[in-house]
Amino acid sequence: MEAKHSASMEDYLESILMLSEGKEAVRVSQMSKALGVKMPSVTSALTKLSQEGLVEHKRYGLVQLTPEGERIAQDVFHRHEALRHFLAEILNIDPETAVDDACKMEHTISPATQEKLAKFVEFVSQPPEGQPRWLKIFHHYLKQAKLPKEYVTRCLKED
Amino acid sequence: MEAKHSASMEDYLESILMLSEGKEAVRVSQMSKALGVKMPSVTSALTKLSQEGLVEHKRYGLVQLTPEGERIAQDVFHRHEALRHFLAEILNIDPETAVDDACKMEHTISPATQEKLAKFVEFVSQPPEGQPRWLKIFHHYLKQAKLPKEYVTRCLKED
DNA sequence: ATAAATTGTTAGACAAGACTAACTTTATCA
DNA sequence: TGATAAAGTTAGTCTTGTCTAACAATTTAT
Repeated sequence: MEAKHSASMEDYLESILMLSEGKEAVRVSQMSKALGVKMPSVTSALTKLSQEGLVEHKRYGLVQLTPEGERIAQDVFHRHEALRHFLAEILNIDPETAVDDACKMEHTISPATQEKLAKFVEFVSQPPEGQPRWLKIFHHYLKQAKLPKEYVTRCLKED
Repeated sequence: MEAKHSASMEDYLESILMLSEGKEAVRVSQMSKALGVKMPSVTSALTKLSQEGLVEHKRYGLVQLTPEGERIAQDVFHRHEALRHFLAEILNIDPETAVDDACKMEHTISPATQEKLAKFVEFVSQPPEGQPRWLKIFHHYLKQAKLPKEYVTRCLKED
């Protein structure tokens, strides 16, 4: 039941989802621009996805996800977001690189990893206000390559 | 100067590095088995890598990395290890899945991400003995989906 | 309402990377 | 030492996914 789809096909599905936010209509030209591929590549992908029942698309017409296609697109997007949040908020990677990396990694991450990554982000955002203390210390460590002395002594005491 | 290599070619290089641990010789058949591809695929890859000056290989002979090839293989391996450690030791993913995921992700991770991931692992292993307290709490959270009350109150106090 | 511009499709080429089948070289061993 | 097995290569096919060039439909604007 769960056919695996290529990174490329996942990208096409995801882009339809992204482009149809708000709007009812998605055009081949929009997808072409968004994905950085030429229109014939989009047409060809849509033909394939259409045969697999993942998109609705008639010649010269609009593009739409089927329920199954949307399910898959959402799944890709969730992987993307789990990664992006982790990279940006925890590893402190600049937002643009975080998005780029997430776009590449979103196709290879396993369900187990996705789930735990999401929980990790959740865990980090859980505390009442702002970032937990240890994360601030880590971000300091990223810049200084050494730990504040107080952290070390505190660990000695508590761990 | 820095030609980018495909995931596939990176895998061939990495496998040579792994298989030559200790041994002086790497055989086509070993690579074939290690990578799960047939021998003609290995031969074909070696021809390409040979032309790029990344491996030493004469017909029916042994396979060896050139200095440049080794540099690249090491780089791939470091990405692999940064990911594997993070997945296994921080996200608490089972070792086998961690390796599988690392193998897939190692080809798409950016230098910035690799570096920060490695620092994160380093940061976590830094404290004198064992895992930091917050990591233990996170691992507990993974199982329970809720935080121990003491963690919350402590955060309120300290953050 | 029709000419021009835009959008989309078709057809065909190409590159990467895998495979099978057939052949060649090297190694083994009786 | 020569027969056979194992290892490696070559040639050719296939799939995926991209592209360009040429054509067709649709939209826009005069």
